[in-house]
Amino acid sequence: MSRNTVGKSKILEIIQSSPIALSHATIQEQMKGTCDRVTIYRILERLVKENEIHRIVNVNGVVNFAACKSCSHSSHHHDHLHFSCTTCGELTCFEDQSVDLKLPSNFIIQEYQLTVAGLCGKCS
Amino acid sequence: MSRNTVGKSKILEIIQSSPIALSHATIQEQMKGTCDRVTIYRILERLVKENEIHRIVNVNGVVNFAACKSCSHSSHHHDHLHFSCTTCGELTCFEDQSVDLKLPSNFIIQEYQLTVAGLCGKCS
DNA sequence: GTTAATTTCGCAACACAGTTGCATAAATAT
DNA sequence: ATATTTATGCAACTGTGTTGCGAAATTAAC
Repeated sequence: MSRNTVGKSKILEIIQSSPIALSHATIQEQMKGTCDRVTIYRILERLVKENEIHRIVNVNGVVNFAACKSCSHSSHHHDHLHFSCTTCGELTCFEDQSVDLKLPSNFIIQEYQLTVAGLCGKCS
Repeated sequence: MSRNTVGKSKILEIIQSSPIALSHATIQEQMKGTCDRVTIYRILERLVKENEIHRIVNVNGVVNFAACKSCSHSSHHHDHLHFSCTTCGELTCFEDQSVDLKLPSNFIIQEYQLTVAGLCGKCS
């Protein structure tokens, strides 16, 4: 079983108290040297596996993490939309926006990555 | 103005004759040492700017390139869906699948990145 | 409570995608 | 034919993410 360490709790708290998705680099900054770079990667990996957070690939290719709000631990649906601001870089989740897709029946969907980039409310 | 060089023509041809989107690494392979790594990056950049191809960030964070089929040189709409196969790695464009999004009015959309990952028709 | 088994951590080193600077080469304009 | 502009190749670098391994910390067993 996965253990609850100081680093893990702190990282989860940082992500949960953030209104936007955070990158590894940003989290590392907020950890202020408490944790090793690699440890942060591994903790994030664990938190994803335990369904505490979900990973979103930003339009710049960098992975961001956000807390799973509307997901219970059993049912996960990360098919919602993300908005990435090209000015301030903030990645926002629109958990109410789910998209219905009509793919050929032999295509099996495992993971969603629905992101739109542009200017967010603050920057427009 | 941008020039039409041997490398540029060859790369455009590789992308246009491919049914799936290609990464820099794959294109470099197909160029068989004709072109420097960096030159390929720069040619791809030029082709994107000239609206010959468009870039899609795959779920693994790697940028892929596909020819602009249904886009004229004046009107671009890259709001269509992409499917990334987790087994064979192929990135397919669904140019007929456009998604309607309902964002707050103060959000200005500049770029789309709508990708779904899973098993493609061949791998399912 | 002490010891053994697991898990996590930190460090070093690595892999890979992508970028920048600069001198040279090639293509276009004069 | 020469000057100007653009493109290329090479080297070096940045940033994100990964792997291996010994040490430290945590949990389980005795």
